[in-house]
Amino acid sequence: MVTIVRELPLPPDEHNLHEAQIRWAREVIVRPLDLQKVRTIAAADVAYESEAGGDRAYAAVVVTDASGSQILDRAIWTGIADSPYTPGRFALREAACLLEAFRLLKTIPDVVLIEGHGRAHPRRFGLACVIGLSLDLPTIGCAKTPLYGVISPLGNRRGDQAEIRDLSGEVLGCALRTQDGVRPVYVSPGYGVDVLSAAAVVLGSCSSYRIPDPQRWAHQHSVKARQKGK
DNA sequence: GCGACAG
DNA sequence: ATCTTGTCGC
Repeated sequence: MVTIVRELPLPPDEHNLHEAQIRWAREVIVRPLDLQKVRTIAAADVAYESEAGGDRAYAAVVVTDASGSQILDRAIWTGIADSPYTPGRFALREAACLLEAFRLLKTIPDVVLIEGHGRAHPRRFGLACVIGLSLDLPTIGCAKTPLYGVISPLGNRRGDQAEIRDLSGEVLGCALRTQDGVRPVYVSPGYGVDVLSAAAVVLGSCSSYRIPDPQRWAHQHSVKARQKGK
């Protein structure tokens, strides 16, 4: 059992927002997603380059088929990330860049995979929630390391899941083994999905790597964009 | 003072 | 995230 509970400190003016977000999250974020109707999956990632007055950001979004194997659409946006990265405030740095990239897309995906957490966040409101609310699309947070919560014991076979709960026992997401004997990823609803749907989408788009194929595509595109920009 | 800290 | 080569293994 892994327990990671970090109540990240907040400036006074953010506390009211905190309560509102938690209340809203319980009512709106979590709902099942009709997997039969998922025909396309989007994923987004940003690569950075140090620069004075903010980092240059290369935001990439790809849209794939339901299996994650075929790229159907893509978009690259280059600009400046003015906020530094701070744990718990990842969205402050990355959300604006990602949304610009989504704006360039010619396709509207059925569901979106986001690098980072959704509800499994100290304020139940990670980057995946911000993106989902902004786009009004179902979003899933899929992170490579845990940030917040109590994680149940996890089996070591592909498809095994372990709930991530907060201290009151509420389920926020799950650790998901995407390949036999490989470190899990940490899945949590961003907006308009529940934990089970989210895990199903993630597992279904992992061909033979730990990370879902769409997220791998997005990462590769953002890095290549940075190479060209140099 | 020291460690922890999505990407 | 980013800085970075080769190398051990399936």
